[in-house]
Amino acid sequence: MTPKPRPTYSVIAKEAGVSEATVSRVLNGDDRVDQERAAKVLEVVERLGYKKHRAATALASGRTNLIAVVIDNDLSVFSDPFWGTVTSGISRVLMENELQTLLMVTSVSSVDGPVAHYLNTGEVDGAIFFQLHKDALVRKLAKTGLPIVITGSPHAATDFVFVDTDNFGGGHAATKHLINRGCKKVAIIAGDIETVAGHQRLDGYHQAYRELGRVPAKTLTAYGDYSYESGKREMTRLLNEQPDIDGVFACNDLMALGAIAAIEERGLTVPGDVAVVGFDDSLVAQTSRPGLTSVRQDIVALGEAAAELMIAQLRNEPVEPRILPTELVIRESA
Amino acid sequence: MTPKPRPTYSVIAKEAGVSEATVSRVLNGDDRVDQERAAKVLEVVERLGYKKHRAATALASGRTNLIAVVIDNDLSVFSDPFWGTVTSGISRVLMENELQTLLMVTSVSSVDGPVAHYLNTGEVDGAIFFQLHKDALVRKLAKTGLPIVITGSPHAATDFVFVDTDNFGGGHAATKHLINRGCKKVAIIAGDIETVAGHQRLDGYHQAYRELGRVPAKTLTAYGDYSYESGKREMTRLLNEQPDIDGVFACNDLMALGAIAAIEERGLTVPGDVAVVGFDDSLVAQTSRPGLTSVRQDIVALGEAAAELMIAQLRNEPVEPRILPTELVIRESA
DNA sequence: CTGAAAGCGCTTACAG
DNA sequence: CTGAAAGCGCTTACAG
Repeated sequence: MTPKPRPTYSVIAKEAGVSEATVSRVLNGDDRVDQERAAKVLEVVERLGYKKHRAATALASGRTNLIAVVIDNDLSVFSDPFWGTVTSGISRVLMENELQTLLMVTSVSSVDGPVAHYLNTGEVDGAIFFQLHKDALVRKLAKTGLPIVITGSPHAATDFVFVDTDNFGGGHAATKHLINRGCKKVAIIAGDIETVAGHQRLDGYHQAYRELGRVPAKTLTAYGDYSYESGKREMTRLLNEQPDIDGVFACNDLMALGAIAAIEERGLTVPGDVAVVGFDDSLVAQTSRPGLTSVRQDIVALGEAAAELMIAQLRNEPVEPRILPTELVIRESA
Repeated sequence: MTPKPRPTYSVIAKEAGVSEATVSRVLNGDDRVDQERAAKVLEVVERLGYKKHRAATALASGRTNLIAVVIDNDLSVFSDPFWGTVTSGISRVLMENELQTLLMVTSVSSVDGPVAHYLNTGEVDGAIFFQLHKDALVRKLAKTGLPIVITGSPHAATDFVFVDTDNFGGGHAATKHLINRGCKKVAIIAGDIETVAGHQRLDGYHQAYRELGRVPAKTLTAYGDYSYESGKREMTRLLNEQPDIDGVFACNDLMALGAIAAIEERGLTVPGDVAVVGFDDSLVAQTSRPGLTSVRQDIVALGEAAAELMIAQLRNEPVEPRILPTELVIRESA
């Protein structure tokens, strides 16, 4: 009923007829070990199904093989599938590289909280953060030399390593698509402009207009909060004020569905009277009727990229921020 | 630029004028320490912001304070928000209890794979599994005495500790609701009957009929695979064969939406001609039109319960499986 | 290329 | 109630 005692170096060393130091060298890929003895050690290791004891290794080496994935409680962790999806991508890649994922769902706000302390003191080899409303903690950690990757673009210009979706390109493509299909007056329902992602999607919208030598009227920009209700509310308002709007780019799918509801309630049709494009290509985009044309981001790839950048840092390889491309998925709504 | 050196027992002991053994006792809540000396130690610990070194603690004590959350790669980890939501609930509760979450997204199929070995050798204090198509690995681990919690009911009658949603009750409530609103012929689009959850929802449907002293015709039971397409396909078939069906319980929201699409394509209305109830109360249920009446399960609570059962086991407290209640959320579709 | 030995930072009998 | 000491299972200069 008790766990079978696991073998240790002392056992391996004895069986292989070498010292524990040699076992250690073999297992750590130190090349100055005699081929034959190394082979013998590996044979024993294999036969006994030996795996290093994590705590002992960590204590002796100072490396933990643990990467923290820090998710802010304030984020919509509980409702938004995004975080879970990214995290599973991260975890899979880390595991493939003998690293493990320590998941921390907690408040990131305080610079001196338990998480701060925890990450600050060599308990993990690196930390991957989601988003960054307040980056004081991350700044502080970065100063200690802890390898860090941000998922989502950091606020200002920084030298943080980050991965993000090409929000600008996505916003641009969405708007361009509406213009190309003949829309004369394209509105946007922006999300939280305080976030980099929200801002970039709006910028993409502007850029698409700019390429036509035009500037969209300020009144064509509405501000929602990524909820269905806000999309519906803002679309209703937009149409009240400007009934000739014939296209709208909503900065996420939920707002897009809200917008469609508002449009149809008014007796107008989608895409006949008003074409609608969303962002995320989430499940709701695929199952709504009319099917929602939406900007797809590869969320799993985002997690994988984050893990890869972390691994590169641990290897002291040069790392560049990574912006992943989006893809416009065309359905019925535009 | 390097992490500031963290204090150790030796520092604390010196500052507090006691031995390291005493520091250890104080920090581990050993009550046979002089009040004043204990207070002094705690003061120093507080002042220095001291936290125990995880690896050292683990190596010396044999306890890791790490709980593995094992998610099978085969599961729809990447598309289904369910797992991420449960996991964040687990993680939060564990953190509040000084435990940490080691996330393992991997293949659980092999009894001898790396995960098996890993969990088998004292690297974690416990493991929380999701679902259980093949429970050979879990059985083996349980034999070693590793505390285990299953999220989702295990296949057969076992003594595994598990938490699950009341799938039977949910299926019963959904069907009952359809009957109560006057439906004469209620069909069911079941999900994967191989899973306990799928089977229980179907059982709940039967029970609701049984309470009326009736037995639903076999032909009223269709089998989908939880996808939108399967819901649409099966609903179309059901209506072809039995045009007088006036109610349907789809065992998840996606199939329910598919069913609605099939019904409307036929020129019928929801709920006028056919009332529809789904299961999950997911985002798509809230944003679809007509709004989908659906059985809500509290997914965060599921994670929290799993964590609580794990903690109880670690404390050697008696634990009972936990079945969480569902709630029927009524919208337009039924 | 190899081994003996010290050390990583805790915990825990043991003796008092 | 308290401390000295051994030990957890590895890694890593150091000396050869």
